Amino acid sequence: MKKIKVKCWVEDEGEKFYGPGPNELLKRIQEEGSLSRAASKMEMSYKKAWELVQRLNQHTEEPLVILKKGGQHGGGAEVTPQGLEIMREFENLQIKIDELVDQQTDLIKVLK
Amino acid sequence: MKKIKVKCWVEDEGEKFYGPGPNELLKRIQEEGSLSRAASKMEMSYKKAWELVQRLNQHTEEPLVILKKGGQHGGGAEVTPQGLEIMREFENLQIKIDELVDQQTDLIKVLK
DNA sequence: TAGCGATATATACGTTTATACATAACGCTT
DNA sequence: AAGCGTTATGTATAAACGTATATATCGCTA
Repeated sequence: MKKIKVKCWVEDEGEKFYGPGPNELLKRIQEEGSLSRAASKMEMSYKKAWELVQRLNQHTEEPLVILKKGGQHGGGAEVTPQGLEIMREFENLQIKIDELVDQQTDLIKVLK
Repeated sequence: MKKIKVKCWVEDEGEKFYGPGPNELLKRIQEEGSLSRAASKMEMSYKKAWELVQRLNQHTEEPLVILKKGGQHGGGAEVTPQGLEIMREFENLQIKIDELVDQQTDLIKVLK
C-alpha cells in the first residue's frame, strides 16, 4: 500500500526552527505545564527539548515558551499567547496541505 | 527572513522509497546515461545511488531504472518509461503543493 | 535552613547514516 | 587475449545525531 506523505516546517535564514516536532512539544507543554514531563511524554530527551525551546525563542521577537526554575513546584513551563497562535496557524497549514494531497491520486495510480 | 518549506515523498508499507532525492537521481541518469556519473554529479556516493535504484525497482512491478554492465561503453543506466512517468507526476505534485504554500501567508505573518 | 521538584549544562556513549576505498565481475572492442 | 569503462559488493572509516548520566542551580515550602 503506497501513500503520499508531506512534511512542512518554517525556516529562518536557512535554519529550520518550527515544524511537527516543536509543534508537538508546545502542545505537550501546554498540557503538562512542565518541560521535562512534556519531553518524556513524547519520548524526547530533556536536553533536546530544552535546546529546542531556546532555538524557538531566539527566532521570534516574543518568546513562545517561558521556563521558570525554582519556586512552588520547582519551576515549570508555559506556552505564551504567541506560541498558541503559531500552533494554531501551523496546524491550519498542515490541514490544508493534507487536504490537497488527499486529492492527488495520479502519482499513486502510476505506482503499481 | 522566514520561509515555509515543504517536502513530499511516497512510502510503501511504511518505508519511504520515492522523494526528492530519487527524483533528482532519475533526472541525472536520464541526462548522463550512467549511474556513476549521475551520482557524482549530484554529490551522492555511487553505493548509495546503487542501493537507491535497487529499492526503487523492488517497490514497483516494472523497474524504473535499468542498469547494464559490460558492453560497448562498459555498461550504463537508463530510465524506463515508467520511471519517466513517475518523475512527471511527482514534479506535478510538488508544483501544486508549492503553489498552495505560496498562498499561505498567515503563519509567516505571525512569526515576527 | 533543609528539602523538594523543576530547570540548566556538560560529558560520555551508542546508534545511525554516509562516505571513502578497494576489488571483483561483466561484455564489447581491438 | 588484453584493455576499457561501467556496474556490483564488502569493509573500514567518519560524521551527525540522540540519548543517558551526572551535577549544579534556583526559589518556594515547611
